[in-house]
Amino acid sequence: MRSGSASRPTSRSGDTRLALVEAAMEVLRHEGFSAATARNIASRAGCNQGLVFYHFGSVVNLLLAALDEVSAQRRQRYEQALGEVSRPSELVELAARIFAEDLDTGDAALLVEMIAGTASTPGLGAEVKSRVEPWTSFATAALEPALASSPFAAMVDASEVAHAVVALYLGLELLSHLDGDRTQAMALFGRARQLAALVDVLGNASPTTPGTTRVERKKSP
Amino acid sequence: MRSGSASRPTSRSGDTRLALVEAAMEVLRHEGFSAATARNIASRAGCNQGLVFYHFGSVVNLLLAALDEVSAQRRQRYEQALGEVSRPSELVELAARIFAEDLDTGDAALLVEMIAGTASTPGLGAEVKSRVEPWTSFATAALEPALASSPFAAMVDASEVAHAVVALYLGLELLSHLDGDRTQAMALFGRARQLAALVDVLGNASPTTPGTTRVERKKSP
DNA sequence: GTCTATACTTGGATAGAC
DNA sequence: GTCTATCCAAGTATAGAC
Repeated sequence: MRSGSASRPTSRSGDTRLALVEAAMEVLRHEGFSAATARNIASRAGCNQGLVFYHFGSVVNLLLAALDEVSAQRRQRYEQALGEVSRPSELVELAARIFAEDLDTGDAALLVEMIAGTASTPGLGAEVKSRVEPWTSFATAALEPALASSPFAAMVDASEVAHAVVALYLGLELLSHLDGDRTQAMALFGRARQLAALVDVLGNASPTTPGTTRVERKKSP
Repeated sequence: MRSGSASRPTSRSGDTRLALVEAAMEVLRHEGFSAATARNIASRAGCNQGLVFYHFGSVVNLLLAALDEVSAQRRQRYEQALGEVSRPSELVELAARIFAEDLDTGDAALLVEMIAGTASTPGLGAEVKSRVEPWTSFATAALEPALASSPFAAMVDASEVAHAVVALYLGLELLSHLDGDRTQAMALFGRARQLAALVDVLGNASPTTPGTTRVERKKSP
């Protein structure tokens, strides 16, 4: 988080801005949109409330900077993880792992709170919208190859499924947060993985990955 | 609660409470959780701000009363509509119609805002949770017969699917609200209806409804 | 039951000293 | 760049007149 060197060449000057962004992320994650006030965030960042306006002009701008930061982080994480995936069931497994991550860190909550917050703040909607679009298009790109090698290729559009997946992501976050419990959400991924395993087999009829055509059976204890 | 029969029975005495609940619903629907203040709601109800506390004790209690009211309304609507449904594809069609309704009225937004608002208000979570549970259990009850007559009966649990459906409902509201446009969400229902039509045919192989075994084809203009 | 008035708190935002 | 101090608007909540 802090600058790498133990010495502080430029003192603590530069990183107050960063501390504010981190604090804003924390507040959005754990206290929600309507608790994201300049005073609350600044106190968590250990600095003065006026610095929010010095560095960002307004509270909303700070929140958007926080959203930018977490979006960039998640994007990078997703892309790195996607590289290790080939079969549909692996994609579902990856989605489950990443979703669990985002639930635990609160990043999913942050996104939900920002979207929900657009209702109360005029003009915020457009800003958040442009920041959510990359998530959806990334989901589309991730789904495209898996769908192409599936029997549903002719039936469904990748962008359509991606839209549903993002919606499910957001909705499951809302419910899991409400329950204080993610087991129901994760059970769903387990079921999805079972179904995707079927698609694995059907998809392997195509010549894309001829070496992995073995049928996977339910594991027995 | 209502004034005694000595004074005028049709005076505007009793319905201020109701006006506040209606106003709270409107504010939650169109301005979101963090705009749901006593002053804002009371001004929309055309009465004084202090009456919020006289009638409900606190703002949060008023918001919960609004959630109760809209939950009761929707529950009634859902149950009435569900009576006219038999086949899976009809169930999807009904879901699409009702979801579009809830998007337009803002009832879906109200629910999302209340859930998202729990993050900022200690103690609100438990209250909202107990009010969301009926929605999920109702969805389970609605799905059970449709799933029982489908080839997925042995594969998936109705309550599991219901959880996913509610999550999808909430997530699609978030995205539609953000886009200011519900076409993407409704396109999804169209696709779901196509898939459900297949289940119709497969389900009719069972002897439950032997008279309706005709395959439905895509309508031609 | 409803209003006015008020007490008190919190929040956004700016000015000016350092 | 950061802090103190301050202004002003808006929030919750209560007291008391009618």
